Amino acid sequence: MTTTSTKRTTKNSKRRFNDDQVKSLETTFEAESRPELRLKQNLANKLGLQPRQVAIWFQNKRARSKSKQIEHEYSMLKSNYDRLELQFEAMRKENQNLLIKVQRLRSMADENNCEKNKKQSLCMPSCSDKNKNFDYLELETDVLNEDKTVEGCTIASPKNGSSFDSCTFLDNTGSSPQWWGF
DNA sequence: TTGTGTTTTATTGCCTCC
DNA sequence: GGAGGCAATAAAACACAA
Repeated sequence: MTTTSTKRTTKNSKRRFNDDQVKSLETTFEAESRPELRLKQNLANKLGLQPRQVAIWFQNKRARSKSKQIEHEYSMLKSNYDRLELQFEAMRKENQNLLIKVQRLRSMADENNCEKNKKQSLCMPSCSDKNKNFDYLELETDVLNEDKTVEGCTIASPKNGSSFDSCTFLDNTGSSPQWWGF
């Protein structure tokens, strides 16, 4: 085994650990990421390194490991977010289509009612007639037009504008910085 | 070969724990 | 107060395209 770190050829020279050293350090790290002093000293003796070097290697390794873990967690969260975003968009479109259907049915019913009233010499329906015939439609559209609050996020209905999401978490318009864009 | 980006080793300064 | 950990950073070593 070639020891690269114990002899310094020039001032502040830095040598990478050889494959055997790294392999041994990696193996130990897998078993114990924060080894106690005695283990680090034994490892240093075995590998021909200074205990300080071994300690620093574990410190750096923990930092690298943590950063990789964060990267992994980020990609998981991102894919979950993307999936939810697609689901949300599909539901939003479905909701829009249903609202359009409700509007059409309502218009048809209005026309139908008008025809009936024409036969009775009254083009405009009376309030009582209207209530009698369309209560169910109004109830349905009221339900659809209500603003929804889901986990603190207001889902605005079309009557209040075209935006369905007032929550910045779901804002993907590009006008606000993406939370993952670091 | 060289410029540039990435990885690895090492240092520094601060914080926490005993 | 000393030991050890962590974050930030420096700097050497390495990889690689042009």
